[in-house]
Amino acid sequence: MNNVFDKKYLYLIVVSTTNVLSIVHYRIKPMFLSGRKRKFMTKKKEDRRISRTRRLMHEALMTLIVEKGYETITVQDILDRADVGRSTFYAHYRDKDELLLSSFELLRTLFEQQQQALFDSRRTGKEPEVNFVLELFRHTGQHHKLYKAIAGKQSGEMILKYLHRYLYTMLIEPLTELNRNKKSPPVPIEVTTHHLISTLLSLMTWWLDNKMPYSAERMDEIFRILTAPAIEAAFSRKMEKKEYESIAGEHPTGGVNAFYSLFIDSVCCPDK
Amino acid sequence: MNNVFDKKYLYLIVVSTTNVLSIVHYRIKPMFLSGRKRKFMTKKKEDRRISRTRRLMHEALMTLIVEKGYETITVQDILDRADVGRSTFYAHYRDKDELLLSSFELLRTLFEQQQQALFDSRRTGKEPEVNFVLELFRHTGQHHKLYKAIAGKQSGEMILKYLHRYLYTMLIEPLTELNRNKKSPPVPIEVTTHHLISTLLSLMTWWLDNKMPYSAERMDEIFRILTAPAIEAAFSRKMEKKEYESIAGEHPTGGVNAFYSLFIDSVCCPDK
DNA sequence: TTCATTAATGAACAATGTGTTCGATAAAAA
DNA sequence: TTTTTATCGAACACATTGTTCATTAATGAA
Repeated sequence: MNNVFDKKYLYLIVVSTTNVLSIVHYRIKPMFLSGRKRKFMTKKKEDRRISRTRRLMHEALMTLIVEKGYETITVQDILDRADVGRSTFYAHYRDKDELLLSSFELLRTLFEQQQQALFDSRRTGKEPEVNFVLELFRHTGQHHKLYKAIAGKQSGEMILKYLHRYLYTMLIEPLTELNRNKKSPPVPIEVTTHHLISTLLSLMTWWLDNKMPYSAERMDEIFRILTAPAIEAAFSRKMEKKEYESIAGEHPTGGVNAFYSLFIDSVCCPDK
Repeated sequence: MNNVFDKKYLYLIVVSTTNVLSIVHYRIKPMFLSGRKRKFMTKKKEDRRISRTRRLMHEALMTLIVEKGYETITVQDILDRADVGRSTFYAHYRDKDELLLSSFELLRTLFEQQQQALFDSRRTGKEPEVNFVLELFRHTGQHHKLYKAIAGKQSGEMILKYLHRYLYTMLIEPLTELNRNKKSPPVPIEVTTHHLISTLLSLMTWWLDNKMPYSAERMDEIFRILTAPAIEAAFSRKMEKKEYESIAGEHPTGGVNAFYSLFIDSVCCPDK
């Protein structure tokens, strides 16, 4: 704590041979900070001002996304809405994208915690039945304004990519695991995984961009019809409907709707 | 022709009560031009300078896309490469995007002509067998540099959307037609069409982004395995392989590789 | 409460990019 | 040749980004 190299500010004392000329309070540029601290300081509580500022900017971004779409938002918009100084913004995030990703990182952490809790609870209680695709469509329908803003036509490529990557890393491992003891599938597992996620996201954006002409239940059904063969391909055999459902509802995908729940309900939904 | 309202320039004669003070050669702003002309002037040959300038800018854009990706290109880059004045650029296109789309519009016209020729030739000769998906993958593989630049990870969302829209309008009509006399399919035909195209494009980008680990033939096979059920769904019944192929190779999709041929070979390929 | 440390402020600044304007010049078409 | 049109190019206004730094205020630890 008293290590000089952990300080973020220092005093420069300017002297001549006879006098102290001045004392300057100087902020050390972040690039010169060691940075090792972060690992050991997870438990140290954050400065109130920091969390307050970050929360304000986060909220501002979310409401602005709904209002005018991510792409057209300028940093200045965020500053005005959050009522935060320009230099403050850049003290926290390199740019607009980093702010957005930071929000998602936050949510990911929350989601993983929730998922862990769910996973733990299964060991004692009975298995919860969750059809995550259906729940995802339902939730999207209920909060289509925000979803459309972040995943619709004119915005959100970045978020879609992020989601894609995220779902991929979540799915690839268990799917590979399930496939381990079987003969090599007709379609490589990575391709199947990629395809499943692409299909889900493309159905979702189609739905949003076309004013949601079908119910969430119907969309879920459509998803099943269109992807059943991909899943067959992944597992080298036909699957009974029940079996498919058990996979779709299983860990770790089962909690993805929880991810969206967190995103929508507790963090940023302005039309509620 | 002698209609004053067709002129693009006019002379302003500035006078006082006693003198002619000056004569100004004034260019009428495009927004005030009637614009009706275009329809009737398709046959009128274009000013050499116009086609030359457009060609230069078009070529500049294409080589730059390969070099550094669409997103990072500035208008100035294009001007430098094409050796064209700034105001000239804006006299032709509103912005960078419009230039890009204009290239595609141009290609679409060429493609449609070629398609028409192909269609006509069928009436007399025998049916050509074309598997457009396979040809597409092959061509992509051969010219992956350009394809990756325009459709890969870090760029080309816009082009993918354009391609999507384009393929959609090409496919939706014949697919609907094929479905007319059958009972209503389990999946709406618009959704199926959208899904087929999404799958093709997402497989394509995956392939490009992952250094093309499989052969074009394999990718074509994968595409079939993954989408066979979607096509089943569209036609409410199982399809024999032969039947599927005949649809995939049929008008109007059969010529899509020609579209890519034109794009790659005759217009813009710098690494050839 | 005190005080060392740290965060926020805000105005100024450089840098980059966009799209427009207009007089002058050159090229094309009639 | 004459009329019409396209190009040039430099200047301009404007928007946006990201940085800098002296000043002020908040925070938390002792």
